[in-house]
Parts: sequence; structure tokens; C-alpha cells
Amino acid sequence: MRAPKQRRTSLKELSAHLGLSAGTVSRALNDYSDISAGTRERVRKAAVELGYTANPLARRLAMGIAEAVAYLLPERHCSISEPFVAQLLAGLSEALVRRNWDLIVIPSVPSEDAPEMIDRLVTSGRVSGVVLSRPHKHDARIKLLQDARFPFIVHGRSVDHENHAWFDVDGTEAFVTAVDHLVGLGHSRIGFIGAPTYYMFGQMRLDGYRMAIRANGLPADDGLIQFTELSDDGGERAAHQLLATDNPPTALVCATDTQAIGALAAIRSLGMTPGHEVSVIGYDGLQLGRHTNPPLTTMAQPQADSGRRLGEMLLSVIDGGDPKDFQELRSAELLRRKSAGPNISGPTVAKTKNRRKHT
Amino acid sequence: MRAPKQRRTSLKELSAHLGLSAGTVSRALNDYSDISAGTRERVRKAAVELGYTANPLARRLAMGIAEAVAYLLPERHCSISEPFVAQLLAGLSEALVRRNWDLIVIPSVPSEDAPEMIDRLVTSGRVSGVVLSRPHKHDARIKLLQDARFPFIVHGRSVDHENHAWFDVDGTEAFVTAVDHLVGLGHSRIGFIGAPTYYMFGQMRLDGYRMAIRANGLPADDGLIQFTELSDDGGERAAHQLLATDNPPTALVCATDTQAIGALAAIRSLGMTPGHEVSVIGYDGLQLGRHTNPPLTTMAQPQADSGRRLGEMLLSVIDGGDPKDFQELRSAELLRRKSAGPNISGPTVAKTKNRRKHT
DNA sequence: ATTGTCACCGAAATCGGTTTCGTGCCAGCC
DNA sequence: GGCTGGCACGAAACCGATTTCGGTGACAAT
Repeated sequence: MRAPKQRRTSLKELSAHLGLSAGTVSRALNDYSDISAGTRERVRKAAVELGYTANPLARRLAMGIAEAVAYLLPERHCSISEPFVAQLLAGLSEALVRRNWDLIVIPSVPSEDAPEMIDRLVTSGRVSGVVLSRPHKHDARIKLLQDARFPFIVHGRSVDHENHAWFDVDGTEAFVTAVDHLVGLGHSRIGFIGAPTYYMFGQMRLDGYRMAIRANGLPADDGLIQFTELSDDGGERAAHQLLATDNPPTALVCATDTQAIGALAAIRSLGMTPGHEVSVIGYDGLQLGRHTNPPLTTMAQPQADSGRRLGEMLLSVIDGGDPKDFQELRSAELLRRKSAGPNISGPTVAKTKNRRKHT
Repeated sequence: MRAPKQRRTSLKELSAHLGLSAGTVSRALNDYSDISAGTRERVRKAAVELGYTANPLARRLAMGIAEAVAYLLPERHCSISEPFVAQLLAGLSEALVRRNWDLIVIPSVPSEDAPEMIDRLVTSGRVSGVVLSRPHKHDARIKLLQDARFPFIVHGRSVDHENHAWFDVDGTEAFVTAVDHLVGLGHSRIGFIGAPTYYMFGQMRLDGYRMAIRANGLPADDGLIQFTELSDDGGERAAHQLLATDNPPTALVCATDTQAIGALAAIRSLGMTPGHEVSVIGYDGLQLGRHTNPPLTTMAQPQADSGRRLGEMLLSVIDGGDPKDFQELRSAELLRRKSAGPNISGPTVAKTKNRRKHT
């Protein structure tokens, strides 16, 4: 009833206003060399006066460029890692907005539908690139995108990460650091609460744990390892399992902070004090960890600008860069709070010397 | 080097393959009545065989419909509420994908840039609707969208919510419930840790608190009210402030769960036990609250399907529905865990009878 | 046999841009 | 003066669809 929907000025109107042809105006605005400096400026001025900007839909169709990239939402049961999603999207969209590109969000689909989803994405022409996160070790989506020769970048890695662009934090290194820290505190029975190993990050964090256990000359005991879902509930259950054995660990490293928070609760519920009888180290660097009981020692990910970097790198790949040139590995760093303390139990190591389950 | 980029089949190719004109094929696929049933089926079949789907960019241009909506990311310092963003986006995109519409994410901008941002969104033609969240009481973006007569829906409300579509949880009611619960537990000095009141949700939760205080015949004491940022740090600081007075509250209600978690930490750091000496009720229903120390009693939001509802309602508005017909209010419900217990301190009420700070 | 109707489809305009190609004009040069 | 060569711009094709309009053939009516 009030102001009508703002009508945008079209190229045709602008060119009529200037007494020029549409093609000329278009070339003037796009810095073609066959336009005189005079008219170029005249066109520029008129464009801002009339508030002209090219209709993105028309331009995208004409140029055959989507000017948009897709972000594939992680699976729903990864939901606890969601605090990062918003940060990531903010960074991503900021990187894209500089080119006036759009970021479109694609809901996750059951893995059997992945081929169809990728195909739609690739052939529809809606997007010129894809960001995918939380990759599986053998991720069907990655293969499909590679086969289609479609630009993409992975937040994380896959077993085939030699051949694609990615941005990741070194989870293996982080768990070596975490275990080393606990060993330095006198712990020798260190449990591992892990994520499903079909996730690449789950595997790598496990690798780091195992490497560090061996490097420190500790016995490998699969009884100290529990895989569980990515939630506080999962962490709590796993911690209960590990602590209920006859020779329980004195320290736990967890694949995520939320699991670690569940582990803290489990320890308290057994009448023990986390960071005293049983130490806990998480992974993520959640802000919330500052106010858990006790404050959570954790491997903090440097992910302030990961979204922006992912965006920039993907744009480079879309521009024709070799994906192999865009692989970036960051390090997590130990954030010492209060949940990891010195081992106060006696030297139980000897007891376990020759004790091994499976294998 | 392997398979070339999948070329999509165009309408022209499909029509050539069929020996029909492009227009006819298009109308056949779009159920025009002037196409014989025979050819319609023939076209349908050929379309699936050749894997034809209309190029979205071309269709959008031709029809003048963006087939996409924008989600405006909340401001960065709202970051702690981010766990919800991913859920919301998942729901939203699922609602849109049924129509084959896209969800595009717009980074937040400083409020002085809001007019330009909204203008670009409205005139660019990239989107046919907007979802905005965490609205301010007087939100410039809302006014701009209204003036432009552009379809939008608000996740939350504004002072002008009579006149636009929205989806919200009743924060006022929730805080009445929370305060009533505490009063029922014998508390009479109940503190409030709030969000900035330029946010509509901040104001409404405060309103609920004040209403319930008055309704229970308790003295209004602004010394029991602290506004702070939406984080655990903010909650901790605010709780410290409130508990450091000579006549501290025996219970706290917090505008968000993260603030409440900070408050729990503050109480512990003062040597007291949350849920015993001082009770705490949060708001959100974060999963993590199950494993705080003690488990956090909270007003749980029913937001499993809020994203989907927002999407559906926005689509209805875009389809020409009256925004006033699409306003939906949900209720939060009290989730009793362990952080709110009976008042164990003496009847300190009398002492405060005539004590009032600021007015 | 001519006309009118209806069912069905082709041709062409359109959406709003980009890009290729061609052309008029003027300067330079022999 | 005529020829060449740029410079600067216009005309038109094109991107890949949708939609309007008009036309053809069959068939019934007169």
C-alpha cells in the first residue's frame, strides 16, 4: 500500500538514459579496452546515480558462472559439533561476499542419496564449487566430485587427501601432545574416548593416541579404548565403561570437548574428582570449557578464520588452481585448565605389563 | 583427465531429440492444458531418460522468481547461541528443498550498513524472501523490508510484531514459569541475569521475570537484576556481582543456558553448591546442561522443527499470504534437573521489605 | 463445399545481461 | 587522393529457459 516494490534499473534503461547501446554500457562497466575513457567514466557515473547493478541471475546465465558455492551441512548426529557451523558459515560467506558470490546451504542426506545429491549439484549449474565437512575416510561425495572434475574443498581430510584441496587441523599431532602431557604428569594408564573411525578425524585422533602411547613405551591396551557418539552422553557412557574395569585408567583423552564434558560428569558421579583421581583432556577448545567443573583442559583448535580460509582456497581452485596447491594444516594447542593433573595413584603400570586384550 | 565435466542436457537438445519445439516441451513438462496427453507422456519419459531438468538460472530469469531465500546470520557476539544455527539451517533448507529452492546465508553486517544490505537483497533479485533472527526491539531491517514490501519472517518478535510474520517461543511466559517454580521452592530473593534489552528476547524475558516477581507479591529490587553478554563469562561475572551484595539472592534465573553455566561456576567458586545454597534456572534446554555440575534446570525450547516451520511459513508469505496469518508462538517447558532446589536460608524477606535501589 | 471450432503444436518474443563481429569515422602515410 | 589501420561504438547472437500468440489440421455443422 505504501512504496511499491523497489524496481531495479535495467541495463536497457541505463543505456537509453545515456544514449548508448546496451552492449557498450556493459563493456564500459566491465572495463573492456575498446571503450574510450570518457564514456567509461560517463557510464560509471550514471550507473551509480541510477543505482544500477547488473541483475545477478541474468549475468550468471549469460556468463555460465553460478557465482555461488554450496556448503554441505554435516550429518545431524554430528549435531554437537554445531557450535562451529555458525562460525564457519560466517567466515565462508564473508570470503565470498567480496566477489558478490553467494553461499548456499545444502541439507545433509543419507549416504545412499549422496550420488544423486552430488549429481544435482554438479549438473544443475547452481553452484561453481562445494565445501564439504566432516568427511568419512572413504567419502563417496569426494569421489563423485573428483570424477565430475568439479571444484571443491574439504574441511578435514580423507584417505585420498593427496589429491584434493583441504583445510584441516592436525588431530594426530594434537593427541600426541595430549598424551605426552599426561605422561609428563605421571600417567601411564591413559584411556581414549574416540569418535567413529569411519570419520577421518576419528581415525586420525586415534592414530595420534596410539602413536604417543607407543612412543612413550606404554603397553597398547585396546581395553583402554572406547568409541562412542559425539555427545556428552556418549562421553559419559564411555567413561563409565572405562572406569568400571578392574584396572581403570587414571587419565582420559577425548575426541571432542562435549565427550570430555560427559566424562567429567561420569567421574564425578563415581565420587571422584576430575583432574585429581582421573584426569581428562578434551579436543576443540570450546569456550564453555572454561566453566565446567573443573575447567576443561583441552586441545584448542585455531578456527577463528577457518571459514574464511576455506572460502579463499575454494575460490582459488575455482579460478583454475591446482587443488594440490591448496592444502593447509593447522596445529591445535594445549590449553591448560584444571581437568588434567598429576597422577596420584600408585605405580599400577607393572600390573598391566603383560595384559592385552584383542591382539 | 578422466570423465569430462558432466554436460547437462538442455531443453533444445531434448526437444530436438523428440522432434518437437522447445516451447512445446517446456509446456508439456509444466502441465499446460494445450498439450495432448500422449505427447506429455512421451516428453516426460524422454526427460527422465536423458536426465533433463530445467536449468535453474535460466528458469529463474525467465520467470522472474529467485527460487531462493536468504537467512541473515545473527551478530557475531551472539555466538554462544550458535548451537541453534546449524539446527535451524538444517530445518530451513529441508523445507525449501521440497520446492527445489535454495537457502543462501548472508553474513551479519554492522547495523549502520543494514540499509545497504537490505537494499541489495531486495533489488538484486537473488532471493524471494528473507529470514531474520535475533531481532532488536526496533529493528531497522524489519522496517526496511516492510517498506520495500518484501516477503520476510522473523525468528523472534519485534515491538511491531503485529504486522509481520514471525515464529517465536514465549520467553515472558517461560520466565514466569521459572520464577513461579523458584517461589514454590521457597525462594523470595530471586536474581535475574539478563540479555541486552535492545534485543526483543532480552526485553521479553525481563518482562516475564518482573511480572512473576510482582504476581508473587515479592518486592521489585533492581539490585537483583544484571544485564550481561550472552556467554558463560558474562553469566559468571553477573552472578559474582549479584552474590557479592550484603543481601544476596538465593536463586538466579538466567536469560540463556550459557549464562547459567557461568553462574554455576561463579557459585562454586564462592564455595557454595549450586542447587543448594543458590539455585539456578537457565533458558534454552541445551543438551550440555545434562552434564554440568549440577545438571542444569532450564526452560527448554521446543525447537526441533523451528527451522522447518520458519521455512514453510515464509514460503506461504511469498506465495501471497498475509503475513499476519503467519505468527506462531510456542511454549518453553520447565526441565527439572538439579540446579534448582528448595531455599535453605532463613526468611530474609523481611529484611529487604523496604529496601530498594534505583527507584 | 464452405465455415467454424477445437485440439495441438511451432514460432517468436521475452527475461537481462555478455560477447562477438562488423562498421563508420578519422588520422596517418605514401 | 586513396589506402590502411585503429578507435569507438552499434547490431545481433547467445545463455536456457517461459509464455504469448498465431497457425494448421481434423472434424462437425450448415
